[in-house]
Amino acid sequence: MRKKKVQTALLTGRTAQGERTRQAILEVAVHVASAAGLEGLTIGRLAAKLAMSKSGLFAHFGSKEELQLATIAAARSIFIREVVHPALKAEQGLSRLWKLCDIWLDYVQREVFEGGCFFAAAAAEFDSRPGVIRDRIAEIMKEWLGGLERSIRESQAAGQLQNKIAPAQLAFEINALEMGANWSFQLYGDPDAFARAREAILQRLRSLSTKSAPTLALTRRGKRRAAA
Amino acid sequence: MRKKKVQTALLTGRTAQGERTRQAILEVAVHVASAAGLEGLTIGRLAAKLAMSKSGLFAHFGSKEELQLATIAAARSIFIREVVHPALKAEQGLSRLWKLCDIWLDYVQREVFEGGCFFAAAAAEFDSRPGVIRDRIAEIMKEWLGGLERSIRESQAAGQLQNKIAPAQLAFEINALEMGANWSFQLYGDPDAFARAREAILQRLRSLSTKSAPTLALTRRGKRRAAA
DNA sequence: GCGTAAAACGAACGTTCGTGCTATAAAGCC
DNA sequence: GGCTTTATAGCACGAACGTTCGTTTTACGC
Repeated sequence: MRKKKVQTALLTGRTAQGERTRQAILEVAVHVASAAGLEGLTIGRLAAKLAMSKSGLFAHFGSKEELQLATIAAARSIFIREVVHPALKAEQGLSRLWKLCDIWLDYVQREVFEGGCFFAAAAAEFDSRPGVIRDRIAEIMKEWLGGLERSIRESQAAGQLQNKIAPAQLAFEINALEMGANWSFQLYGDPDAFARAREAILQRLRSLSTKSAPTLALTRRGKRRAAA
Repeated sequence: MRKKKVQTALLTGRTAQGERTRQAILEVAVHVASAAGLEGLTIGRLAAKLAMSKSGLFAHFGSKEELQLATIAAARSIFIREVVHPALKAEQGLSRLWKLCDIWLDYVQREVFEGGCFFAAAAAEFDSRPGVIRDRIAEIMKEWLGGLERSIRESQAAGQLQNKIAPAQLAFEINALEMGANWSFQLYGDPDAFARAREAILQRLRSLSTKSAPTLALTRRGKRRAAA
């Protein structure tokens, strides 16, 4: 039962070079996984796509599961950078809530990930497979739903949104419409899906807003794309 | 280039016994596929679960793709039996439209398929993989969306639903909310998801119905489950 | 109940999967 | 510049995949 000799990058400190390679791997992994799934993300194919050896790539993670977890973490960072942070620039309340929805749809349409929403794909893939991966995905999706809920509560606290709607209920509806657009776009390549989701969400938000609510409207983004 | 001797069930006529086995295989396949995915549906595991040999099972289909297509066809039959036919018992118009939604949610909640809606799972799995499988899934989903649309148009023609809403738009919204409930139930096991979807759909339908529309309400089904 | 055709089997094929070893090349510190 | 640590490669493994083959068992029409 002797300790094994420390040999891989994984078990030791990291070097600038090692970290660079790792990032390069994850950048590709994230796109492959969003399209082919976290299971379809095979080490061999990933290595080939990066022109490196299986074992060399493997050493950075130590196991497939660790690679998957690292890929999920990388995808989460991208999501935060591309969706969450931009939306936080809108002022708290209904404006921000709408911006969260609007930018999310744009994030799918812009194909930030090749296979649409990374987490929608991963959730569908792992929802029947208990384990660390599934738990992590569920956690991240809860973060997102929680963020929506908070923004809804803030809108209510600001007197811009009626109190009769339960935040969890509205968050569910918004999320469902967003995922519906993602689903429709992935399966049919139908870009109208985004306009439909925007229309549905806008209609719902307007029907629930108060007289002191800001005016919600399609952004340049939404309109330009709807016109196409 | 002589013709091979005819040897497999696939290439020859079928016997009662062969057909029975085939059905038994598909009955299991449909559940495995809904949970593990159409790719996770491996011939070896399926054979083990049925206590038969890989080759014996394989001979019924001739290829994995054929097995997948047969599984999809079997799932479609079950869906029609469990959702479409029951809903057609309601009278045409808004009642039927609501019943379509209600029964669909029930079909997921009753776990007609182990992994939730078979087609939602299959669509997510194959949406980035062009081929026969993907095409067939897309076709079947179009059937369903088309059915919703038709029911919406019938409701409008009967003067029960306002004309200002485009049928495709409402069908999109309903489908999204349903899939959202399925998604939430699969990932979190949260049974409240169904109540939320019912509430959202009911709210939407009521907001769009005319004075001559029938009263829509939660059925025994919906209420009992919401109370739990 | 016999003869034939269908159904099921067991073993093996070539791949690809994830994962170990061991050796070499590169990087980073003193 | 030499030494240690890290990064990558090469090779092999056992398992599982879909598929094929030849054989054996079972079902069914006459």
